[in-house]
Amino acid sequence: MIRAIIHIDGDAFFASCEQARNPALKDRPVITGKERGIASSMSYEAKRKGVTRGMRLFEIFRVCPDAIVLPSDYEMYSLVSQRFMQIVRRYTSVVEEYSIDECFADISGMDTLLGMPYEQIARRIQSDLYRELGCSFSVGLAPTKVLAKAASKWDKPGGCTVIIHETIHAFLSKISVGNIWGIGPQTASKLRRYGICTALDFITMPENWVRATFAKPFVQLWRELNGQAALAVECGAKKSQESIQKMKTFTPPSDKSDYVFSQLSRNIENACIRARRYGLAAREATFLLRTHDFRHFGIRARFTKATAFPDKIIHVMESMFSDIFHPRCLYRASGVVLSRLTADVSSQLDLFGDYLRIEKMSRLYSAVDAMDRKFGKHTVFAASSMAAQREPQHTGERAQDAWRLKHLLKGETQRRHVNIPLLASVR
DNA sequence: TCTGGGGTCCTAGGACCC
DNA sequence: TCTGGGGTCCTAGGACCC
Repeated sequence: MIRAIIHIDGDAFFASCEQARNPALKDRPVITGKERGIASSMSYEAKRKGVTRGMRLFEIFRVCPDAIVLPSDYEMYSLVSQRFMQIVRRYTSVVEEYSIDECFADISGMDTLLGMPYEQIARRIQSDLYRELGCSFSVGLAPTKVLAKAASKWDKPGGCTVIIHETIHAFLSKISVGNIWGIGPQTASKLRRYGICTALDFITMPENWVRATFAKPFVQLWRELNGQAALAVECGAKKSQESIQKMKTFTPPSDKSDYVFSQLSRNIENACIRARRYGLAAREATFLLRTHDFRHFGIRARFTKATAFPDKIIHVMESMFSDIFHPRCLYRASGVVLSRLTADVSSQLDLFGDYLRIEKMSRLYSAVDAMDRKFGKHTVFAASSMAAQREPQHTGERAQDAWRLKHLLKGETQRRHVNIPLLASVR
């Protein structure tokens, strides 16, 4: 049986959700990402006026004075996403939720079951989605995932592109290799050195050559592009999260050890906040520094007990800091990755060990989390993060303003910073 | 396209052990 | 005594994705 895979991709998904929720925004240039001060998703009306991803607010208004910039509402988007997946599942149970606005579905054999050709099924799903969600989606139908993904990308927004075995070559002759899913800038330029420019150039190379020249994933890619199934539509339950990462660029770049340290310290606090929210604790943390010229330095630490408490992790980081920080070097970003995540700290208690201390820290951080919920993020923070907290936070500030406004309107008191030096006060 | 933030997966190469 | 070959496990970092 010939496989039929469809890839469905939301068109300007976040902006589109906003337009669906508020019909007054239809046909208007809508942009989301206000809380970060940069465009994260923009409607096609905004794209036509020249708004691009990552564009700053002032620039957005310069190219598009009537722009409507909204803060992202991830909860709403994920609700729409859930309904999106439900609608696709009405046609097949083999659905892979690839991201919030994309999925793959294997509809092989459904043509006889539903009594209509594959293309009609694809178009039916697409029109169901538009009718029920008010959002437009682009669809690709092909014998493999990689081809289906290329097909959905071909005609955006609202297209439905079909590739069958006989049309693979004609289609791929129009696509440059760098635009294929899984081929990034590095591989694209390597391919170009061999004179391979289009996806067709790539698939007409002998398989043995690909095997000898590239890593395994590219052999799979080559087969998929040739219409041979190498990747299955994974419809199993989502894997649990494997890592939590917090990265932050600071401007201007700095060579000051104290300042870079405080940036790292704040990242650790942020990562721990997220871990606690998910009820997770980390057995491992990697500390990263990115230099002004984009070199990276990282070091990994292993903990004897899983933790989601920043004081402990900051303490470990302090002892390793000199291994990654080089004086007279300019840094532009720092980050932390928490990995080897396990469920909640409370299950990790020793029989005797640190029971009292952990108990105390749990209560302390429950209180910290509660205050953050009530008064905004970082109402209480570690003394070691002080320098990073004090700087003007252009991205956070707007959210804080919004918060202040909201609460002032409700007649509540304005947020006050309560700076408790955690490292000093809790031992 | 000179670069924001949050993820996953793969691999080369070192350590260690027959 | 100086040296073969091979397996496994781990880690740092690269590459890619949305």
